[in-house]
Amino acid sequence: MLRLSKLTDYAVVVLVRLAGAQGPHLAGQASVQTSPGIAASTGIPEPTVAKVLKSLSGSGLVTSQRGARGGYRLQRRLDEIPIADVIAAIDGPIALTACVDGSASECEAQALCPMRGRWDPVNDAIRSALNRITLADMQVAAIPPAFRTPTRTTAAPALPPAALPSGNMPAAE
Amino acid sequence: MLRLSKLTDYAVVVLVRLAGAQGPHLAGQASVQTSPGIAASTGIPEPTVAKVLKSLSGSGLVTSQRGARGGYRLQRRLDEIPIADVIAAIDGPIALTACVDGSASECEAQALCPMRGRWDPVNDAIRSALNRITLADMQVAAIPPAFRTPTRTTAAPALPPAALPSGNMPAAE
DNA sequence: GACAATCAGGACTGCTTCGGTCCACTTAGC
DNA sequence: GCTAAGTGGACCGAAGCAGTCCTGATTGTC
Repeated sequence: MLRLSKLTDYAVVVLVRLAGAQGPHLAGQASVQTSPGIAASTGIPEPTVAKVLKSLSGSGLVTSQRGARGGYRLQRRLDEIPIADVIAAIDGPIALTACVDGSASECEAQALCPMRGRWDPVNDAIRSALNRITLADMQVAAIPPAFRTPTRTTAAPALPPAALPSGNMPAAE
Repeated sequence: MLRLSKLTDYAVVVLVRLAGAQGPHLAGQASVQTSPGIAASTGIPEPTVAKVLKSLSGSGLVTSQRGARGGYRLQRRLDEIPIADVIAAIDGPIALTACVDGSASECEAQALCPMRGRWDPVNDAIRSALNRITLADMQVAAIPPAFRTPTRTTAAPALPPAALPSGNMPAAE
C-alpha cells in the first residue's frame, strides 16, 4: 500500500508546529512547548502527541526537558530535517520489504532467498527521494492560499481544537 | 513502515517467472502459462497466484485467455514495466497518505485540512523514483551468485521446502 | 522539604487491514 | 457434453496499528 503511518503524519504536524511557535529565527533556542500545549493547538489527542514526541526525542529531532517548565523544542531547523528522518524516527528504517532492510533476523530463508537484494534499487531510490525533501518543503508545499488563514501560525492547522473532537485528525485520513 | 504488501512481491515473482519461461525473445508471443502451473513452479499458493494474476490482468500487465488451454502471458517486456505499474496494479494508486491520492471522498475534514497537498512533493518524488525502475532492473539487481540457487522461491519464505519442487526460480536463469 | 508539572517507558485494547482460501459462475477447447 | 481454466465475490483468521492508560522519574517552585 506504500502507506505511511498516521503517527508519521502527526509527527510532521507537531514538528512544524514546534517550529512555527518558535519562529524561524528562534529555532532550537527558545519557546519550549509541552505536549499538552501542542495537543491543544493542533487538535491531536494529547497521549498521541506525547507518543510522537517521545519517538522524535529518541531520534534526536527534538530535545526534551523534564520537570516543571519542561517540554520539547526543535533540535534543528525545518530545512535541515529531511522527511526521511521523520519517517525513520516514527516507523523505523525505510524499506519496502521486511527482508531487505538490513535486519537479517527477520527472514529465516534469507540466505537462500533469491529476492534478497532485488528490492534494493527500489529502496535506494525511495530513500534518496525522501532525503531530498525537508520539512520546510512540506511546510510551504501546495497549500492553497485560501487555507493559509492569517489568524494562525504557518505551522498550526487552521482548525480550532474544538473542531476536532475525535476521529478526524488534521492530517491524513 | 513504508512497506508494500506481500502480494506486490508475489506479483514481481510471477511476472518475472512469466517472462523467464517465455524467454526474452518470445515475450508476449508464446508460452501461455496457467496459474496452477505458475504456482507449482514458484511455490506460491495457487489461490494467491490466481489472485495476483487477476489483478495484473485487470491492469493490463498480462493478458488472459479463458477456457481449456487458457492461461496468462506477459503483455510487455520486463524492461518496459516500471515497478510503479506493478505496485499500482496490486495496491492501487501510489500515495503515502490516504487523503492526498486524489480520492476526495476519503477525508471529511479535507476542506479544512491544512495538510492537504502537503505530502504532494513526497508522493511525486516516490512516484517518479518508482517509474524509473523496471522489472528488468530487479531481475538482475544485486543478487550474489551464491544466492542464485534454483531451490527456493522468493516471496514465500515461510513455505516448507516440500512445497517448492525444483528448478523454480526464474532469477536463476 | 513538599508539591506540582512534565517527560519516560511500558502494557493494554479495539479496530482495521491484509493474506489466504473457498465457492459458484463463465468461457473455450477437445 | 466434458473438462480445463479464468472471473468475481465473499469470507475468515492473523497481524499490525492507533489510541489510551498507568506508574515512575525528574525538575522547578513555593
